Amino acid sequence: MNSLGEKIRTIRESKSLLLRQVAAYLEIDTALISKIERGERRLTREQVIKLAKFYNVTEEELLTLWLSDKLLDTIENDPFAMQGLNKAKTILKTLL
Amino acid sequence: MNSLGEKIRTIRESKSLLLRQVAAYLEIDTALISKIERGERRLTREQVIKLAKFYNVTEEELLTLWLSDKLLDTIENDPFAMQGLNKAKTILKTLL
DNA sequence: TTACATTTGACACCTATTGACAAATCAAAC
DNA sequence: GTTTGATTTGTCAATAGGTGTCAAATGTAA
Repeated sequence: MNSLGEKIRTIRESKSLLLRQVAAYLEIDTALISKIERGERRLTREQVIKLAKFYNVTEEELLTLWLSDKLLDTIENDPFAMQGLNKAKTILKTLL
Repeated sequence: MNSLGEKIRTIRESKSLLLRQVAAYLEIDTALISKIERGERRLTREQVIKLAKFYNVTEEELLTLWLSDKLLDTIENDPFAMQGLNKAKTILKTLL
């Protein structure tokens, strides 16, 4: 699952920015942002926040996708993925 | 968050089993199962399955708690935790 | 071709996880 | 109150995973 990668590629292309330019802004290698957009690697939380500024979208929009990707990575193809998600949600509610 | 640890401690105590006995069954050090029950460490997926057999409960019951703990670890105290969970759930539904 | 953008693969470095082991603490029985 | 066994704590080793670089390969358009 790579919702964030697809999203940031779409945004970058809509702004006609090069990987090189985004990489420079994030101060990472161009190869890395390429891998990130294709889902081979993940951004750090701080990089997501930086990108939100750069692309002028809300942190919430990108961080929500970033978290969702991480969660889906965690439960991969587990047959009890949905039960685990529901249980986590129930517990999280009690913590808020 | 340590739902599984609390659950397996409760089950173990209800059966009057010693940490030593559970550790022997799982073929790990007693200190490790102690830490696991108190949430300092995590079981591997295979160990959860073994424990379900040993304790005669369903794999689903323990694996759901195990996944939930992992998910809650992943999102920690993120302000967008709930949004991320909801997005992950939405995406997971489309995959089933 | 040439020039530039992107992708791929290999590797280094750092952090997190899983485990063992030894020592410390706790709890009951004696 | 000492002894015995259970549990916990702290430290270290081995391994796995994540983040990054670099060089080479591939794609693309003039």
